[in-house]
Amino acid sequence: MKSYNDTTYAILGILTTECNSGYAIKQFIDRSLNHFWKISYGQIYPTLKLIVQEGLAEVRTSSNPGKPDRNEYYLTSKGIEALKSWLEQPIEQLPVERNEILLKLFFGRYQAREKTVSLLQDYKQELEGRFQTYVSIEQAIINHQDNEEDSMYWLFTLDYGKRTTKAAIDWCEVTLDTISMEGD
Amino acid sequence: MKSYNDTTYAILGILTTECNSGYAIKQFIDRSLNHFWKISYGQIYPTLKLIVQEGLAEVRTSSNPGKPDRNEYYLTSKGIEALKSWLEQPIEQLPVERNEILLKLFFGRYQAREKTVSLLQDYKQELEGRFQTYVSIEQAIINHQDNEEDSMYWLFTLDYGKRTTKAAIDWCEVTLDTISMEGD
DNA sequence: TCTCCCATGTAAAGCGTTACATGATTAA
DNA sequence: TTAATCATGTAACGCTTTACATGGGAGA
Repeated sequence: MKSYNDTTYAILGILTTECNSGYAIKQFIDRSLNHFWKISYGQIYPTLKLIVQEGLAEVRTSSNPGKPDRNEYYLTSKGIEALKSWLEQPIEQLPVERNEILLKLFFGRYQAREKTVSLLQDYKQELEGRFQTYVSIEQAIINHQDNEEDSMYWLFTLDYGKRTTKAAIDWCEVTLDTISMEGD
Repeated sequence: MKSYNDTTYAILGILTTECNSGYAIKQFIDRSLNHFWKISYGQIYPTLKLIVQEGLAEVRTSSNPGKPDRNEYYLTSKGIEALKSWLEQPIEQLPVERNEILLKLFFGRYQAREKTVSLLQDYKQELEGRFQTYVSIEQAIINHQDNEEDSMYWLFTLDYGKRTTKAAIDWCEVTLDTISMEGD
């Protein structure tokens, strides 16, 4: 079976939900999987075109009074098969997650101690904000359980975000302490 | 001051160490900062060319008997200033870390439970391997403290890797447990 | 002899973001 | 009237990987 990039599979996956237009897909991403995957319109529309070309979905244009026309996409059986076969493939290798903070910290000796400290403090604050975002999304999912079947999996991804973010926050604290002690 | 991409600053940073050729830079990256930043030759050589063009480094060709010629790069004061000014700039925004596992898990309801389980088990195993790699590098740094000034910062980055990886491993365990219980 | 290490580089292709272009409706 | 929301799309640019090209020396 022909293979595509992950972004294409992400869109195929979203097309299994009620989101079936480019615009709706973008909204879904920004609300639900923005914490581990984001896609811009510059990718969405060309990818939808590709998906139709490849016979993975069919497009129908719907007109709503008072609203612009929208192109609605519906997965074909071939599209569902493509999604399922991708889901089953094991991950080949853990990707390297680029981290600009670590890159700067790595060369920390070329910087005044207090600059490094404020770098880490800023980072910690950003992480705390991110953690709160995760908590909010989690609550939103728990509160209205429209889609019970999906919600367990969605909560798993949020738990991942919370745990790794928490670990990073802890690391900030420990590192800040260590730097301060060394400085004395 | 003119600004460049992070890869350029990473190379400027490495040029502060004894690594001063394209080949040596690549080795350094693969050994030392591969866990949060990687660069291919396809980037290194063109970037070195740019760095010289911009007057951030000077190049000298050295001939060693029995070895191919190597181009050695030395930072100019302008290069050091560029590095330092980049170090001081605060991070603008936390980037979204793409995670293929989470993307697959998000659409987990379209997959048999046992497939999801083995996906997570594979992932956990990869994470454990990664954790061990971090421990090994950490030991190597602690054992030969050639560069005491740098080593503290290098250990910080490894600690980050260990903590976040540990958090991800814990998450795998909890998630695997939850899935098994739900299945009964 | 063959493989590994040293060493430098280029070209093509893929992926992704950003900025731009268009235009209707609705609510403040 | 002004901003926000709905809605689709393209073009240019930037970053990165991969594959390719070259070639000498050392050790098994």
